[in-house]
Amino acid sequence: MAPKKAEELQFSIDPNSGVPFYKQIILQIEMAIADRRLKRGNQLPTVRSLAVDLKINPNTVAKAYNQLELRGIVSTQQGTGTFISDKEVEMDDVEREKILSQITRDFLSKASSYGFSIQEIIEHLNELQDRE
Amino acid sequence: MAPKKAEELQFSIDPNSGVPFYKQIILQIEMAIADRRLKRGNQLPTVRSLAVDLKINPNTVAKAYNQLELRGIVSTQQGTGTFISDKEVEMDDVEREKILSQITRDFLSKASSYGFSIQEIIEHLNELQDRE
DNA sequence: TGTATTGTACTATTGTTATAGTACAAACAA
DNA sequence: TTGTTTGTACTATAACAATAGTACAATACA
Repeated sequence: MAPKKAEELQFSIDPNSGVPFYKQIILQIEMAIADRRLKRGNQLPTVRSLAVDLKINPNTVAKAYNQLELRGIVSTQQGTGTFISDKEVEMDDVEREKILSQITRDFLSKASSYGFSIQEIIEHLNELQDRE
Repeated sequence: MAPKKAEELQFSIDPNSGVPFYKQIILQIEMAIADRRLKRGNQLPTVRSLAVDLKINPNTVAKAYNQLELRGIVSTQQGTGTFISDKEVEMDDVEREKILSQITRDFLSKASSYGFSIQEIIEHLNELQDRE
């Protein structure tokens, strides 16, 4: 267990992006897990405190947390808080490769609709990784 | 005049991004103009054909075109079509980078929910590129 | 035991987005 | 001329997103 607070995380909301607030929150939590800023057992901000922080409605934060819980990414205990759970994804290597190819193809075609080349994307990803 | 068709352009819609369809279309057109894939006089797809292509409602495409016309970026002649006008579309590197970041984050969070690491994704992309 | 904190569950309201469907108007071509 | 293609305009509907407000339930702590 690592019931550490995750207060060092800085959430932010862009009201002009067109992306729903609750999805922006989900995205930021997913990204934080992906690059290890959030680990198993870490506690997320309370719905009320994050709502105050982002100047949005507590219901909106709760909606984000609920969706993450449905997907098994966090677990919540009423009266205690919401915590990162340890979701294990089980897949055989063939299936994994297939899925990676599929979502990568989708991503590349989307990126090219905006005029981004695969070189540009690789550079961008490398930069992201070097920033650790 | 350059009344060329702009059929080589591949538009795409991501229904899961949270970004409204009409805004996705607007952004893709703006970026195509900014990096000269679309030039003055080029004809955009008709509202009906693009709607069929993207499997969305013609009204949604029309909404995107209308907003672009309000901003002077395209001009429409009823019975003829919608064309790129000669208004400058500014897209500095910062803005472009921001957009690349957003769609990349989208992709990474999806990938990480399947258990893929950034490292793995970069390797996969490198393989794809070497295969050219 | 209280008391504060946490998540949950409603209702109601507002604005945006996307859809279906219909009809009309302007340009063009045969 | 007639018919096709183009964009436009409108109504109505449904779903979603975010808000305010209120109340309740479970936990932790002093």
